[in-house]
Amino acid sequence: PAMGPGKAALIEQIDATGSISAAARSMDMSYRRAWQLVEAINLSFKQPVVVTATGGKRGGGACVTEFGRALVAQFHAMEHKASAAIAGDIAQFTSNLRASRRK
Amino acid sequence: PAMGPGKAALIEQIDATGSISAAARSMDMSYRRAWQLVEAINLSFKQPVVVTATGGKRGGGACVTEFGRALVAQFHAMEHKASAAIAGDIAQFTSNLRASRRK
DNA sequence: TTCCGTTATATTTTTATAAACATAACGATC
DNA sequence: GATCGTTATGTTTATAAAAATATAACGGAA
Repeated sequence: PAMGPGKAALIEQIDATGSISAAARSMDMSYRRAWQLVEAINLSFKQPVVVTATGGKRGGGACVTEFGRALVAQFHAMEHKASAAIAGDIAQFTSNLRASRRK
Repeated sequence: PAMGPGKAALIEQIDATGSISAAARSMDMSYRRAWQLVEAINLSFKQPVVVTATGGKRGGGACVTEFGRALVAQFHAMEHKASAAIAGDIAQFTSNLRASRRK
């Protein structure tokens, strides 16, 4: 899928740190994986979500576009709306689940 | 996860056909996989969702419990509620997606 | 021109998941 | 007790996803 909790968190970390590699480190993720996720994200949407630069004083970096920020905000809004809409059902559903060993 | 669209559909087919193997055939799924899903489902919940019988005139079969039926119904209700709650966002979100080759 | 931290990409290895194949056990019926 | 379609389980193979490893390229700055 084009967006999910993991991708949203990655974008947020890129926004906070200014680079894909720093975001990856902060999430204990390989740079390669983070970069591939960024590529997939950018290919998924009509407009760029993360823009990158190579070389330079600090080696380069990455920025989240305003479009990207809006996208992540909307994703979280959807998470909350969906979660709220079924909170009652989830509570009852969960009460029927067996206590399981290993998450 | 304990429940999802695939598991819900499998339970419904078991209910409709009366056996795991017939349900698997109707879904173009291997019997082994279907059986493993049923096992996982039953282990996930405090009460049985599918009860089975071996041997006998027609070789045996499987039945969905009332609890299982209620579970599937609730799952579909949650699907609809969550979907309705974010339908507007989804429409806008989708409009930002690039037209992609391959599903 | 050498250094640095970053982006970008290729290649290999490992791991996990799914599929495929095979077979045993069950129990009513005949 | 032979037959039948099903449940139940073991074993192997194939496929895909993830991880690990390696290296090139970039472009400011010292």
